[in-house]
Amino acid sequence: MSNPSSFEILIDLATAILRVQDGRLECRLVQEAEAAPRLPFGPFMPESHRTMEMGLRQWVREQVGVELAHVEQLYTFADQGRADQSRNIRGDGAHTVSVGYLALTTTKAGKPDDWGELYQFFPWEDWRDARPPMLDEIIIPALDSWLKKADHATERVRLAFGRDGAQWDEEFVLERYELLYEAGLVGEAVRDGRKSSPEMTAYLGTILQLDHRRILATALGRLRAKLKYRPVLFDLMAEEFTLRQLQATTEQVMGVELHTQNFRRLVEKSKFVVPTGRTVKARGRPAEIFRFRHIDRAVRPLSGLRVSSRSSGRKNR
Amino acid sequence: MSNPSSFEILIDLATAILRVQDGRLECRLVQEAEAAPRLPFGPFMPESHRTMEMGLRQWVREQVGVELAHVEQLYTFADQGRADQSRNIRGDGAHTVSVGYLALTTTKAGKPDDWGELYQFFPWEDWRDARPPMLDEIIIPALDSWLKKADHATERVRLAFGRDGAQWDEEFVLERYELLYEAGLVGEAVRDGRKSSPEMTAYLGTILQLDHRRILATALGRLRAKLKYRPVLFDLMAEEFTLRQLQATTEQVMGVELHTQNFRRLVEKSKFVVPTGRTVKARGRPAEIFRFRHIDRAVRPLSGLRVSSRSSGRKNR
DNA sequence: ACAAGTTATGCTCATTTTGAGTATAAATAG
DNA sequence: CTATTTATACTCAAAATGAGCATAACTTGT
Repeated sequence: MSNPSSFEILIDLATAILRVQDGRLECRLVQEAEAAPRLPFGPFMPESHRTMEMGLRQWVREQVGVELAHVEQLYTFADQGRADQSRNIRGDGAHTVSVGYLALTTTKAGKPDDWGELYQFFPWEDWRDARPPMLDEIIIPALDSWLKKADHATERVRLAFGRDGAQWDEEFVLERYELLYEAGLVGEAVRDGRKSSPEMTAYLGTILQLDHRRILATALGRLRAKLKYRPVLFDLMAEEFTLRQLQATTEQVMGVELHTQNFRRLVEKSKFVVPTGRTVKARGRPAEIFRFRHIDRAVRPLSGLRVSSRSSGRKNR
Repeated sequence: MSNPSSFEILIDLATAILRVQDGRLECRLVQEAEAAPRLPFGPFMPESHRTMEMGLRQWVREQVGVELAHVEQLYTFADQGRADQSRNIRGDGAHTVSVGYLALTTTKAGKPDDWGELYQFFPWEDWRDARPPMLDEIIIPALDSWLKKADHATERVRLAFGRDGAQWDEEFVLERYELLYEAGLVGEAVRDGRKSSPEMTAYLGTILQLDHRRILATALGRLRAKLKYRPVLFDLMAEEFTLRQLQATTEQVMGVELHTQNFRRLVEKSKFVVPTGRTVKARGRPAEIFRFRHIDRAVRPLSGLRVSSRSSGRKNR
């Protein structure tokens, strides 16, 4: 069945490296003159990379030099006609497939420009303060007028954007980005030669090179999902932390505010953290310092944090 | 950063097609003379396949002609030195990367040999009757003697096989298969030129070509995980079914027996099914016939079935 | 026709988990 | 020394879960 006709394939390995710094979820970027920012990436070279993960680690080391904690493969994208034809084709006309990875780190190093706030790429995903007004003011109307021309996506829009009784699911980051791309509401769509939405004056969110924003969307969605069933949070935390810091990190990732007392109860019950006995002092009552329980993962091996949002009035104000 | 040195890459698309027939979880196989069974697969040809999914659909159509319901990309494997060197290298020495897919179907067609019982490949994953005796009689001892020589994997074994207080997690199908491969307990390890475990006389489970059993393990693990939060079950069911059939399908996939009354309560509450009013008659009291609720997905858009196992004494007898 | 066996379905009940507060403790800032 | 801030403790009702017992509605064997 292997039919080796003559085509060439190049595999790009791109990594979304995330951290939380000063209560902000950030992504490691590479800034190049005259171009949009991009993720660290490079080709998979089977001659020198025994696995793709080793390849990506090489590119990360060479391009941004960040120490990676958790690393996880996300998805392999191969649609033709997507993603910045000016950059992803070798001189010889190879087809490019890109494999996206998610990496977490706790590093604090890096110049200010090296790390970009994550929600600049997906402003509609940040519901911490309230449901983002841009949803009702810009996105929904624009999608509606798009659906008028092409209604094949009505159900997908309903599910992804939580319309007509459907719930907003914070994990559907990629689905939402894909729809915005298809509807011509993000900069990449125009760059890739799609017709843009006629009423758009400014496109939504910060553009990235190639399909890197798609990979970033996949990363955020996966991370949000994973948080609920694996203790991956701790790969974003320093060795020692207060419960409020842990909560702030969770809120950053989930894009939602949580009920403090219940979050605390959940974490303490999970047995993932142990108090150090010391406290940290700041504004109000000093908070106790905790650390991740390295020993004795046995008790509750890998269950995650079931995160429940705080449904205060502010949410939909 | 794209450094087009001279290497060639071939991408294989392989699909694990699953169905439940007569209360058995089955996988679509291709039998070839003189060779181990394999999954339907073929190369990704970017000239003619606009996306990888279209490529895989072509190979599935040509090789096995099965109608696919749900299709989902699983993982992209690229380790050198794995998977059957006799088959995955083109004459010109290209490196092969394989992208695995999971597909679900409700078809009943096919000759007996076309579909193989899934658990023949992973007999240690089927806990429906009881904890499989082979675990304590063969696998654990063999892993122990392997760990004696190479203890770097002790923690992985503990987590994957639920030892020393860790819980058996039915989603860790891939992790378990990988460890058995590394320990030389499955046929593929020997085929790929690894040293086999000295005490093994018969290798565990049925061997497949290439890395197809690894893909199948990924498929089962993903399906088990997905069942808990997305209503993917219905892509394995006929249009109409009784609740017992639905439960049997769940049990097949999860490899565990469930508490019938609680399963029923769960399903009814989920609003995914509607009674037809008709009944089916068999041995005892006739069962009501249900169907999947196509309309009104709104109510509870995509939550899944939280499956809870029946912890009767039989489990560990 | 009737008893025994089988399968489906209904219902109860104790426990645990969740969601949403109220109350109190221990600091700092002015 | 009072107001403000943050952390932590505790309560309470509602919902979800795990485990059984009970009953209904059939078929099968005699």
